[in-house]
Amino acid sequence: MTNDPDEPKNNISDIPRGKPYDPKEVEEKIYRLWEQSGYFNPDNLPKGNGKTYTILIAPPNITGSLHMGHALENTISDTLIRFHRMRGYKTLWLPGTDHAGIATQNAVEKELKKQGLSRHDLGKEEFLKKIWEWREKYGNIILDQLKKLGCSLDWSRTRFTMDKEYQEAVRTAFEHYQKKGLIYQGERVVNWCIKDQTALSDLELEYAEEKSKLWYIKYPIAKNSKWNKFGVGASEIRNSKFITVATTRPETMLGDTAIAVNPKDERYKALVGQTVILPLVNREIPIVADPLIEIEFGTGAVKVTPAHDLADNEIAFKNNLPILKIINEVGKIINVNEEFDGLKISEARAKVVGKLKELGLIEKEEEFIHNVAKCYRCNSTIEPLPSKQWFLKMKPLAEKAIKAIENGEITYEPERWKAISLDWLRNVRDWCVSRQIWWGHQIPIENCEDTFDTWFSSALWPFAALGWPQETKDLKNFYSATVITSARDILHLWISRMIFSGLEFMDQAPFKTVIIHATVLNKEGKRMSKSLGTGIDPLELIEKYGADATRFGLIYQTFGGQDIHFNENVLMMGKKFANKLWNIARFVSTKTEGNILANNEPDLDGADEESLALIKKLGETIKDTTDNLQKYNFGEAAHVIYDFVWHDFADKYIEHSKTKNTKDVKMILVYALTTILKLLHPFMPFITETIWQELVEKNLVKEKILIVAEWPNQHSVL
RNA sequence: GGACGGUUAGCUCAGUUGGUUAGAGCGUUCGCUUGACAUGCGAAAGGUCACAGGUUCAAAUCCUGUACCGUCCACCA
Repeated sequence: MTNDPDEPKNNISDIPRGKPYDPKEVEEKIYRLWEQSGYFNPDNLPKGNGKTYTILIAPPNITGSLHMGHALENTISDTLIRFHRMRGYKTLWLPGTDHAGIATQNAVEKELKKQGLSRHDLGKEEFLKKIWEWREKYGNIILDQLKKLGCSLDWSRTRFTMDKEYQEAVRTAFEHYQKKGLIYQGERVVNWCIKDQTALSDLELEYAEEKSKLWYIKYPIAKNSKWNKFGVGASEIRNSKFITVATTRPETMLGDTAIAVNPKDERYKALVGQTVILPLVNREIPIVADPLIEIEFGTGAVKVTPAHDLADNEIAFKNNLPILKIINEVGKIINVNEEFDGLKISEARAKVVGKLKELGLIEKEEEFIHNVAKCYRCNSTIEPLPSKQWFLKMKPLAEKAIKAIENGEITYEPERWKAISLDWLRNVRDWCVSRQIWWGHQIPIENCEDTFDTWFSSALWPFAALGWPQETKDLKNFYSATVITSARDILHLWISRMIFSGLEFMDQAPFKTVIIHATVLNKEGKRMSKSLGTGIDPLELIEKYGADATRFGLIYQTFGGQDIHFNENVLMMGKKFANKLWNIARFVSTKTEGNILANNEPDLDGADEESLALIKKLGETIKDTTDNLQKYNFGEAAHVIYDFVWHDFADKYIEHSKTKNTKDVKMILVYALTTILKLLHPFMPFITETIWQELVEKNLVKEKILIVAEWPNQHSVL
């Protein structure tokens, strides 16, 4: 360098540089190489240790596209599958998609709507044909997206939860339950979605806070009133005594069959057993006592509408009250009188409030924030109403699941989800398994038009996907799975139901370990939501940073299910790391070209201090990576390798190697690099395989493909 | 209402059973064509570990309480 100020300073851009690693050039090619190798299919794997290792995928909905949750979940699964494949297990990760009843029906209906058609215009048969067409066209998009992520799924075994064999599984399962007397039909208050025209289970609801009003309504007490069943005029009202109730849904008073108060409530003790006249309809209904009623809330007295409220229904059951259905399946008033019948719920509410006001029976109105149940698919307000549905008795099934979880047959990772699962199973209610939608498995009962809850078929996935009820080889070899990775929001909806189903039909839990992974939140700590536009598309990230960097970035942040505040910086780190590795490989292969026998372990006799230190550290890294992966400490494992590669190998040893040209040093360089590629392969499969293939060409390694190369053993270097 | 998780550098997060000067990546500042890498190399600044008590020779770590953020369960009329 010169100090002459006139001498132009070297500009960085003038310096010839190596081309950075470009994932786009290699990822597709490498994925094809793997597919051609056949090693995604366990039947083609080398003999190995003779053990099998199965992971269950959560079959994505055919309506879906990959989101960050999928990306994390499947990265974790693929990391485990690749790790075990290299360790000599016959690994099976079976792909599939879920028919997703309501979601798919809605998606196709939406498309029809664009042409001004409804599903009723087409009729059931035509409509179902349309859905199948739609499924052919779009149903595999999400699986292709998993390929982009590098997931090593056995595509030859791909299943769909509505394919023929699967329908047989569903039928067999139902008939089994029926034979055991666990199926019954009942007229029960169910969660009814007026838009989708179907019943929903408790788990299919979401609650949203809505601003509403709390109306205080005065009901005249019969004994102390001039009221009678013919109604009253203004003078009678003045002379009456009342009991006041608070409600957010005044229109449901048309279906009231009682007033309830807490038995300990001194204010109302004398009134229990008396009757009131229900205004507007002038029915006489009793005042009953029930401990469910909170003394503090509202007036402490509650109107009881057993047909349209689950809690009220319980009170009615205990007190033998009649159940009067006044709202029908399309959300209109029925069974009241000419004045109200046929009105929509909102119209009825306005009319009831108006008339009560005229009569002077509204004591007051308060602003009130109310938690309203919504359909988890279409977000319409749920209307509880009595309906004939099919139920599965849960108690005997839940008991089996509870036992298996309690005795450790199934473990949870992190462990805290165990208690949460047990809690749900211990308090579970019977499962309403019938739905009134068209797209789904038919309930195999004569003249029954109903379909099954999608989760009924999903619950059978761990064995139905392997061919059950046929006694297939796959079922024998690959049931049950070692691991399932899942988001926590389907812990009960899916995981718990798979557990009791597996125990019931296979006499064995469907998996050993449940990994509940982090929820990927946005930077503000809020849930990513497609509808709110706050989601990040993982495919865009793959495009920008490469699949390896995306995977590594996600895994690098995965510590014990702790939620991830997603930050793109981490992916940049992953991308830089990939580039670093690329350059390390370039350096090593240039330096050692033609000099090294393939795959030889270095001879450490007479090795220098730096070499010994590196080899020692490498041994520790192998051990720590292996241990951490076995304990599902994904983040730690990624950190361990990252630190070794960058700071021990590149910063120290490669720099050291520049001062020495001995054969020993060269052998150690190759040995360390190949070991690193193996350790890193489950995390960053594309770049490691790409480099590996170059080493194969240069005759620096013996094993022809990294995906089934042997996982390094720390003892060989210690 | 019940349960659980979190709070550590400007940002996103590690910190295993309590034990020297609490770490990483990104960002910031300074220097750098160094045998692969400027997506790099070398250095530096930056922390009352949410708060208040307690246990201990010793606390980010264990205990109690408080505050705030978040999740799940229950659905309160």
